[in-house]
Amino acid sequence: MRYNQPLPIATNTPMLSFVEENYLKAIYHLSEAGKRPVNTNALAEEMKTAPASVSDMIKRLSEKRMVDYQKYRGVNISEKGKIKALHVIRQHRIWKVFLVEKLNFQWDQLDEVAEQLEHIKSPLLFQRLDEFLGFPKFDPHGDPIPDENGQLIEKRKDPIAQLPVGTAGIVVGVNGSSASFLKYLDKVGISIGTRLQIVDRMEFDGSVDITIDGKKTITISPTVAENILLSEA
Amino acid sequence: MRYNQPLPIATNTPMLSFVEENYLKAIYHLSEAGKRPVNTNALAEEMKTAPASVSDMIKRLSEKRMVDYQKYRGVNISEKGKIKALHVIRQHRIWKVFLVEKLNFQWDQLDEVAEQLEHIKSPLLFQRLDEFLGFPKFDPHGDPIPDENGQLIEKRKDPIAQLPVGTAGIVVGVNGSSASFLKYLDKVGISIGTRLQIVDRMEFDGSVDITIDGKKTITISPTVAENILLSEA
DNA sequence: TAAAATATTTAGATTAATCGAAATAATAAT
DNA sequence: ATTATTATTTCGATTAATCTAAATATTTTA
Ligand SMILES: [Mn+2]
Ligand SMILES: [Mn+2]
Ligand SMILES: [Mn+2]
Ligand SMILES: [Mn+2]
Repeated sequence: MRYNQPLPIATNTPMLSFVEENYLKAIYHLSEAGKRPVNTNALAEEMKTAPASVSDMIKRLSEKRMVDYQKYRGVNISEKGKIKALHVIRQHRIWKVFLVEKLNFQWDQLDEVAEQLEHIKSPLLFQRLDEFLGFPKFDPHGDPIPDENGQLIEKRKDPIAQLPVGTAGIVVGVNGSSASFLKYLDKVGISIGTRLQIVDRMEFDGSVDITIDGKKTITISPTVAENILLSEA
Repeated sequence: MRYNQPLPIATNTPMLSFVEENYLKAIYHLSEAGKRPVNTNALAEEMKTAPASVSDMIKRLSEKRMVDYQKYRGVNISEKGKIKALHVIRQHRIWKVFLVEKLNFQWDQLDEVAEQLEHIKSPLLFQRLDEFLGFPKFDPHGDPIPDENGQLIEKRKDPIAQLPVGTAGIVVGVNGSSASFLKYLDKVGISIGTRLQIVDRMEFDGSVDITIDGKKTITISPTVAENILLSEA
């Protein structure tokens, strides 16, 4: 029985520690998927560590070819690093689906647990979990779940407020997550996956009539329309 | 967003690292629930580390009052340590139930993943998971799951070979877990939870006739009878 | 373009977890 | 009761991850 921490698993991508995985994920996000370099201080703030610690860690990740780095120039995620980051992000989002759909977690309780679960090393576990959840494509916040190869099906998601009358779509997320807003959504019967159609828009204030799942039609305020995200289904 | 490892949670029992949790669990098991002291070398073998590392770790656990320790005298788990160990064991076994019941894991794939999952820090997660699984009392190997307070409902489990003719019971586990044995059980339709009745025993070799779920009756070899564990239902 | 401000890296420590080798204690054998 | 064997601990190192303070580089501003 192997009790201790670092289980060697795959070796094409070297095994990373939890901490390294967290850094990579942060670099991926702060760089907007690798589009721009990330500053030491920005990373330090995101990771809540001292800039000196970030310098050390960046060197380590650079030796492992997870990032490209020239000092004082900021850090860029590498291809290998991106794949690894997307793996962790995939696992993070799959767990979130599980926590919400199966364990009825509130949206604000998700991250603390998903931050831990995302680091479990077991390809089999994630295959099975994915299957158990019906191969979800989006997490409960409407963020897309990368596939096993790190492919992101970036489906656009737009607030109702910005879509023309007549548009139908699936709710894939919300902006913000105040308890009262979520309670409201719950009350009117809207959740992730709900199909909505925009049937009218009041010009004078921007409030919108929507049909929920083809059944009932309600009017939502411009604020609500701004905060419900639809994907063009 | 808190990315990094040691999340401070409850503080009556101090937060332990994964490694410390694994040591405590090993001490608990090797001491047979605290009945006898555990030798340094035995622990080193169980943990697959050098005895020198064990000496170090024992001192650490002793400072945290998780064990009682006098050098050269072996280590005894403390009350606090026992509670902590039972928490980890609870979480380990709950995850195993999940992996088997929900994700269709094979028995031999369980430990590697459960060894990781057992260290997730989130009381809410385990409450919900427990509920989701219907508050199971035994794990897939038939081992009892301690409750939140560390109480173990020790139900006896006996091999078929040691039970009298006429006894009925639930399969709560098996001894060993060779792939071929598990395949055999699968073939004849026996798994955890299956109800068996002992209908006859051949005196000359100890093979046994059993009725499976009140449906079909088969004959099992003395070896098989030795390795299927029943609980008096 | 030189000084000031800001960003980043280096230097030097610390803590957890590990190891091998050497020292020491406990136990078993003669 | 010595001696030999075995078990355990101590010693001194190593690696990952962190920190503070000091040094250095870059960028901004005057
Ligand atoms: Mn350094
Ligand atoms: Mn994380
Ligand atoms: Mn030491
Ligand atoms: Mn473990």
